[in-house]
Amino acid sequence: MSAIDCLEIFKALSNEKRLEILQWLKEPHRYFSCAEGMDFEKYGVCVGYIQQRSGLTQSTISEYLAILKKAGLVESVRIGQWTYYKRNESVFKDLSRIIKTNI
Amino acid sequence: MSAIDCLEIFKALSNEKRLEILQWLKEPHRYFSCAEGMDFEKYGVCVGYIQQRSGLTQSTISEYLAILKKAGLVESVRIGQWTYYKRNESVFKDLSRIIKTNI
DNA sequence: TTGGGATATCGGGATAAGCCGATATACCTT
DNA sequence: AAGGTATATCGGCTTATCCCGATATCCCAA
Repeated sequence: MSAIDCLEIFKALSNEKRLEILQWLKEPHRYFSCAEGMDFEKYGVCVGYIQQRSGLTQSTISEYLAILKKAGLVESVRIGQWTYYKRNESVFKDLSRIIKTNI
Repeated sequence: MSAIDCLEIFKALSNEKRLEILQWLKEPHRYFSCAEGMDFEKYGVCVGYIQQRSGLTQSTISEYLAILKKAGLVESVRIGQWTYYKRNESVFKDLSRIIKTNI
């Protein structure tokens, strides 16, 4: 059920901007300090903030977040008009272990 | 100096056949049993064996091995007319650790 | 020193990824 | 209901990757 698809994950990680996004989501308060007082831990960061910081267009970022989500690296929740994305840390742990033992 | 380039590694890992090759090189005696008595541990496996098992052309395999090598995932040694490739396990360990702590 | 075998490199056609603008959808406010 | 805001999807252009056949290089044996 939760078997991770390494090939899809590696493809998702094969893009500089997507790697950056994952860094940002790792430390939201550091990279989105503009949004003082946001509770990033709970739901993550909304698409708009990520898009602003990226310098890419809204459509591209939306697509990139979908790629990361499809690979399982992030999860999202919609609240009102906003969609919040945050990392799925367990998948990173699984990937780390699989690389050490199975790749 | 030995800082690994994650983006290049992920790109190298973003191909099904290249992932297979890495599996084969992990257990040469299992996957290249045709070559009884070979000392795979020392130098690795020669390109010809890998090519035969892959079903791809010689040029493609040569290119794929070059991609894996450029990413640091394998190393090679030329002996006579043969080039032997084997895994660079330390890079896999590094990658595993980096994914756990830095990605 | 020439011929043959192993591997690397080159050129190219097919397919996928990068990234955009335009448009659609979904939700919120008034 | 209508307009505004946030996000997703679509169509398309550009660039990179996949994978091949042809050719070059490098090494060995006769």
